[in-house]
Amino acid sequence: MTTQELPIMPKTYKYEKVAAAIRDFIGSSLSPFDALPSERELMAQYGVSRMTVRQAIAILADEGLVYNVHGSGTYVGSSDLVYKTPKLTSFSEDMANRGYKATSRILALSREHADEGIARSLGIPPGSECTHIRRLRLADNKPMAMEDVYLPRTVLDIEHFQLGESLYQQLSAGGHDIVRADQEIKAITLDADSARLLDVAPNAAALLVTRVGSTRKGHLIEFARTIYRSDRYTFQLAVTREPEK
Amino acid sequence: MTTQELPIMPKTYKYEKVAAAIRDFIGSSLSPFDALPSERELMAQYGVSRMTVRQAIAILADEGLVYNVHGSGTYVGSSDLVYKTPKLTSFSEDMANRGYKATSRILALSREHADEGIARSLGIPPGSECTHIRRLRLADNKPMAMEDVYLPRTVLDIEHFQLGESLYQQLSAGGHDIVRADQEIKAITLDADSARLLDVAPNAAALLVTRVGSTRKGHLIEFARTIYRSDRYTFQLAVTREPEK
DNA sequence: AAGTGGTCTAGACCACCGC
DNA sequence: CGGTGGTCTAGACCACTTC
Repeated sequence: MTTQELPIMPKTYKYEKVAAAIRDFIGSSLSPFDALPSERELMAQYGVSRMTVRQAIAILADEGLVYNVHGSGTYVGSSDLVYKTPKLTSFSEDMANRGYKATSRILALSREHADEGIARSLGIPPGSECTHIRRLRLADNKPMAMEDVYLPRTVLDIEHFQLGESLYQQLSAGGHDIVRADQEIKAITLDADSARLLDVAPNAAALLVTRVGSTRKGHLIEFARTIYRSDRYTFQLAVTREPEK
Repeated sequence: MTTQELPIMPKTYKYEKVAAAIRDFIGSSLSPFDALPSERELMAQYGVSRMTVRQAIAILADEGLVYNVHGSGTYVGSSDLVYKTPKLTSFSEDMANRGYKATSRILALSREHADEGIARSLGIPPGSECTHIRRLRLADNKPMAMEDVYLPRTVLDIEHFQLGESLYQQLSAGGHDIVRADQEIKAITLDADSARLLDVAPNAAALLVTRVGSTRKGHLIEFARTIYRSDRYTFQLAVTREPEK
């Protein structure tokens, strides 16, 4: 018997189907600023309850495809910008979204003791054993970023690390799903070594992204520092105003 | 008769009260990883329906205070990191959050014709008349950022701009509420002029944030470029993994 | 099997917009 | 004023976790 790779249907809910149907309807029949049918009409149209309609619309509103106006209606949003909230993605996914093909070169792989900063970030005692992975990240075979990742040895030991496979997939397989991360973005000036590795002029500016990844339960299991070439990489995000309280 | 400044109660809904009550309960009686009472229990406890409880919990989950596990329960999140999704805020608010007192110095205020890039970003014809505001942003009386803002003249004319007041408030008063913005963050090397203005060494690295602000309906009405001192300013955001489809 | 959160229904009333 | 989205109820069943 072979182990199948998730051949089963992932189960789609009504509100997902309704959201998809509305999305299609908008794409085929509506333009920006056009009003959608009212929620009551959509109920009848798709044969579902109002809450299901609202759940579907909430998905589309979250994407920025539509927007609600309280006493007035739901309207198609301006399609100029797809509303992108940044998501936690692997380097490969990120590059694919940007139209690049991602590859990596491992520069170092070692077992180390956590220094003060890493220990504090991960909430572990200083000196704890960690797995350290340093990789050069390439996009279309040209340097894009340099990344240092530190993981508690208890989470992933150096001996179990598979060079070819995605780190996040390996963590997931080990029961350590990283579902969220806190990032700090700053601008730095590259030192000579980093500049050479990234194939840019020394003293060039670069983006330094420091990331602490955590599990669903809030366990901090990944500390990463990634230096991106500023001539090839920019960080994009959409922000919204906090509704008035 | 004097015009009152919103003296009226903003109306609080049940789910807000329940959310506040649960938040207090967590603060006073629970620790990270502790389970909350089940939704059924909370219904009885606060005398509301299940949907209201769920709406309240959704707020707290959005803040990162709690997290849900499907067949298991709702738990208090690890409090190490307050879960901060970046919100669209004014410079003053942003600085206040960081513990600084914000001030500004207007460096230039003029009526200009939109160049190619600005016109494309705002979706207006090149050459359209724009109001241009250049400000030096100070935190605790020391330079923090330099900002250029461009607005279509139809949105805000230079003659109506009040120097002392918040730009966003003025726009809001004119019926042009900016409720969301798309930002691009990159690292740059400062030129001599900017470095002098920001009081840092020439060729220092800095964060360049380009922002396009839009109204609820998707009208693009603000183009801004802000250069932040990298030694004083970092950008923080939390990201989550896209749920599996 | 029991208990949890996730989905869904069929209603009701409230707050807001536009005429 | 009628129509809209926003809140809320009192149920039901489904999917999942835990034992």
